[in-house]
Amino acid sequence: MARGRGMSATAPDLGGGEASAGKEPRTARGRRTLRLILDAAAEEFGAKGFHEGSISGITRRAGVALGSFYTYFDSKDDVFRALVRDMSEQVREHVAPAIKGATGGQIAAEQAALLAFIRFARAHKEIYRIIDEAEFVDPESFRMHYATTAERIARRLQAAAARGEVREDVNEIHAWAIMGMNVFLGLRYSVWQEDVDPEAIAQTVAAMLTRGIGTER
Amino acid sequence: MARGRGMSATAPDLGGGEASAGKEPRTARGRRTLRLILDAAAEEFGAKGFHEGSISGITRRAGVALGSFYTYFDSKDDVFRALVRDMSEQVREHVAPAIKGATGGQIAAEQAALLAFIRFARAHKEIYRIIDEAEFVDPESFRMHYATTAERIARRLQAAAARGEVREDVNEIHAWAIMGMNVFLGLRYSVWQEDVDPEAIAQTVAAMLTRGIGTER
DNA sequence: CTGAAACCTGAACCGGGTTTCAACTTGGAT
DNA sequence: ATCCAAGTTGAAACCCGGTTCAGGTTTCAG
Repeated sequence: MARGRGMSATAPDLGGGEASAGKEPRTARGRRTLRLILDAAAEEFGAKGFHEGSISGITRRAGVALGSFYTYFDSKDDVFRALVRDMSEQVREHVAPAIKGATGGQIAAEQAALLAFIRFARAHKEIYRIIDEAEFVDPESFRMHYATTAERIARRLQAAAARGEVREDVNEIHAWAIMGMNVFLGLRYSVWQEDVDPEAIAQTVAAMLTRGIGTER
Repeated sequence: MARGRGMSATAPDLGGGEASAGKEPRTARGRRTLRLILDAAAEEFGAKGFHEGSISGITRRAGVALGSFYTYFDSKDDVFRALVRDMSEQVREHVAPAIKGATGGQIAAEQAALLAFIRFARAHKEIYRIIDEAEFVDPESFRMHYATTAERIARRLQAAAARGEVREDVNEIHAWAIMGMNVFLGLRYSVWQEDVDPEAIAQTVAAMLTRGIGTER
């Protein structure tokens, strides 16, 4: 439930980076246990947050002994770090195809991105707790997550400007503004309350991006 | 440095609500000490976050004994709660006059609001750590802060719509979008790096709100 | 002035969670 | 079949900061 991919014991799911350095599993059994722990950690931290969450809570959810945790991670901070990077990547992986698949100019692409993001957030409300809490537990990853996300938005806006799909003067400020909108709309309409149709939200924002909210021609 | 107001021993600075219930100071000395602790708490939590921050850190910064803390607060959570509410209020108090003073339609007012907010955030970077961390330490206040802020934005947009200053269809979604933009722009250009002129940021956003970023007439 | 209430002090208590570790089990390579 | 590296186990050592409290000091109303 917590992670969309790699629940089966197959699929190495990326080279390394999942466990702490020098603690990568060497057998199938080990990989299975690591996966169990990682999924359980997403549940535990998603439900209780980093500080309220406990290692014993993780291992209990995973159905393994307390000590096994330290076979794969050096510390509590370490799993959390692994988790943040993993979630950040998952968001990107989910939204990217929506952007690629969109037709009708860059603003339509941004609309598709927001729609995909809101849907993803509804299915994975933990991402908010985990990524937000990274600001305190793992500032490095937190910064990286938003910096690279804004960077990607800025790049595609500029490419679109070159194609004449948006104004010439789009820049980093616009990118951060759009990212901020998306994050807060996700918080409000995915995590807090799912009381508005995601399509309507994306539509509203797209209209706002297209022509603003001013009344003059 | 941490709080803009009430550094002097004068000025009761609002009725109560600063200390825990039933622990309000009854003498001038008491009020002075409470103020010392509250300011020190803003520093401590702003610098280290809630969990890394410690009561002894607070009392050390305040220059009072550990036990004195409990003369005014029931627990660590309690100071934090007091702080969050206080910061939330401070933001409002700082931005409100900018909005009131703005001339030239609602979008100009929103521009003034963002400008005031970015400036405030530059002078009080702790607000981000403290309000963001409230999501985990004091969800109630966190929710309240953003819910009421969005509510206020929505209300003034709707009033402006009635005056014909913005489109008729402005709603809660627009309010959350604007709030999200502002928060993230503050994070990026106030807390992370002050590398862009606040006026330029507010101007850019105002232009975006006025006519969007689309190219068509 | 004076006494009681308010306030201050910091050592010690205490609980809870992280991390360690030595003994035990499993699995797959030879 | 055998062996040993990889993996598992959970009790207990360890750490650390929140909270308590009994005794001393300051304030201020009467």
